[in-house]
Amino acid sequence: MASTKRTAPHKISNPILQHGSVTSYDVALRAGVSQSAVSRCFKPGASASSAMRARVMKAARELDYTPNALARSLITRRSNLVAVLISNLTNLYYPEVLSELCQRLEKRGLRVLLFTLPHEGDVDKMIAQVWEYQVDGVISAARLTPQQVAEFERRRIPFVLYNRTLQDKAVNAVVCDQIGGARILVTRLAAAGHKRFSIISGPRDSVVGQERTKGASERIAELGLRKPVIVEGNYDYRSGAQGLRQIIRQIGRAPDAVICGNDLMAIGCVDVARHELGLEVPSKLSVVGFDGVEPSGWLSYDLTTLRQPVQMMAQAAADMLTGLIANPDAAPEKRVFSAQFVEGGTSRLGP
Amino acid sequence: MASTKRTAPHKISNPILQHGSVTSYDVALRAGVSQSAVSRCFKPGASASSAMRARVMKAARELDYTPNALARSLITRRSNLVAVLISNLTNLYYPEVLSELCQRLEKRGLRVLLFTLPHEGDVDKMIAQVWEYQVDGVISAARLTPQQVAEFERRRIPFVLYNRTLQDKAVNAVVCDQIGGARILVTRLAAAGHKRFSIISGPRDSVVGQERTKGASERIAELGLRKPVIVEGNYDYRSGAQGLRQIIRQIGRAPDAVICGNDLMAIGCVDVARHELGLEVPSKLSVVGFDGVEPSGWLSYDLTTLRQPVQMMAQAAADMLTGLIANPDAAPEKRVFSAQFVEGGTSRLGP
DNA sequence: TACATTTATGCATGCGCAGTCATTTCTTGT
DNA sequence: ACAAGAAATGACTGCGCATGCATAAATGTA
Repeated sequence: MASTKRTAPHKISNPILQHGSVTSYDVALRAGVSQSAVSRCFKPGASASSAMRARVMKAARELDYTPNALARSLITRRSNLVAVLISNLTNLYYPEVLSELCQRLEKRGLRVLLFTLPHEGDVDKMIAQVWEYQVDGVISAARLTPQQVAEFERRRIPFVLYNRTLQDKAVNAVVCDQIGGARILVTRLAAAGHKRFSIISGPRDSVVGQERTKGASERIAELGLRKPVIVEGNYDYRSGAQGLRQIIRQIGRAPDAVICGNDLMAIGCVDVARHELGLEVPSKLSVVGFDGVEPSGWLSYDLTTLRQPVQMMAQAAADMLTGLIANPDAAPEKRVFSAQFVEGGTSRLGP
Repeated sequence: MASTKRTAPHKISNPILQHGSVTSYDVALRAGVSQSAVSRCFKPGASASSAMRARVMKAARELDYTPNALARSLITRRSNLVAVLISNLTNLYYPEVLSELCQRLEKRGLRVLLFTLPHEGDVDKMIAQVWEYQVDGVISAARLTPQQVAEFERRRIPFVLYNRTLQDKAVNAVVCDQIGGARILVTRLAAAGHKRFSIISGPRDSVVGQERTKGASERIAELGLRKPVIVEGNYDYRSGAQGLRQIIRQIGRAPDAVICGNDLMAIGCVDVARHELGLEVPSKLSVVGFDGVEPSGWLSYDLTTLRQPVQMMAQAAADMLTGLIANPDAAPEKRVFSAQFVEGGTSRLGP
């Protein structure tokens, strides 16, 4: 029946797809060539006559053949899969990052395997899945323990941290200069006459949040201004709102300016000031944020903020990862971007 | 050297990981058992003595063995991969959906392979990648052509459409009753005395948008009110803002109420009314939206909207897909959820 | 025309694992 | 104590594909 003798007694293929199991053997059979030939026809740059290539492609089309990326990966040891780790997509900042990353990686032929890390729950178990799928690399925009990062290294899997670094270890990372940004914010506000600052910080375990708080506090101290009241938020709208209430309760009046750990909290802060406390923003209270998420530009807010160059950063992360995949032994690199100061209408700024 | 005779002359494994290539053979060797035994130890419910299981697990731990999901998939014909197709993550509504889907699917042991479809660009080529990765199923929250959907069927790949259906074909889908929701909006607004309606619709190729517009228009007609002016938006903030300007230019004055195809446009509409046109909302103009995204609840907006039960819908989609994977021949099912009317402060509603 | 190169093609093999089958070992009941 | 059944284990095969190697065909050179 089958003309070519084959080691594997492959079932005669049926043009009606079942289980999507049209293999390169089937195509080879139909085109009257060897399986290797089919494989080569699907590999750009492989040596194959145009006549054969045409015959093979025709057969492939007729049979609706699709190469099996999983089987291919088994041989080539390249899955073209990249794990993207993200904490919580509800943060508003991350969807933008994810979207950019996805686009950039796709352009390089890499697919995104998404891991949304739950705040509770076993993160390690999730990460184990990353290994199982033989991803070629990892981009993490999630909070990871140093142990977890060390695991990446031990497994020699290229990885890039997004907006995160480790203090005691050199890792590949794309970050934004939070400290510098925070200093600019304070400098500008102080120059415009703000004296009493408060801070609604990010959660304790957020390095980015720590840096923002640190940068702001330092600059405030440098300028000889009173030490700011700091309350802790968790990056969402509600905690920004709650943060302002707490500050006012704590110091008995409104500060001149509130520096919020991100835009979402700044928005919550503005809203509660205007709509609950009757505190005019910016005339009675200046509010600033970080990130430059889309809503920060909405007319109702027009937030003064530090916009992160998300597109450039995503591009850089994708570039860096592809570079690492090509050359895993490259020395760790940290690319630091500067945030862009956006003069919005939620703060009184000098001329 | 190697005590057990094996077909494959497997290289003696090295405890220092390279290429993450510790295989079940290595574990078997170390534990003094067969490779099959190792395989079985990693399969829950397989027959293995607890003594062996312990030895194997110990060896596996010592070698940092991780099963290769790709190789496993080759045999089992189950990749545990689900393709999630999403149009644009910047829509604000989709990140929430994606996040929920991801969580639910993960709970069922399924991994998410993310496909963000570019508006321009070759969607078909992207979808081809879906097949290559042998995904067990597809959830699509993206605009697909009927041909593309037909391709899913032809390949017999379980798929669930999220917030989308096909007119002429029964498909598995999780949707929200847009028409009913739109009718409620109009009914309530009309009852409160609104007479002249305008609509900022979704883009022409959005079925959801069409339905919302249709439901609203029909109800307006039924109530004997004047035919609404309809301008087309594309679901983003800017087009909501632009939409209102266009409406007012077109009819020379403000309508009583603007029904926006989604919350983002409604927010743009509110902002432009309040901050650019000096039109008080809701006293001079009522604005309503659809979706119930997070910012719709912010104090600055407090939007009147129809909240989609995203969590329930995501849960339903995940359930449906796992059901389909287990039993691919199940008859197509459409699960229709009702949106929840949220009485916000952007519209004058009766008592 | 003969020979050296280059190019094209097929054969065979194995990536890492799961599952089938045969064989061995351990339980039980009487 | 011994047979009959149950449980545990190992040898072997193949999932679908890419690739090294050998061979055949095509092309170039003297």
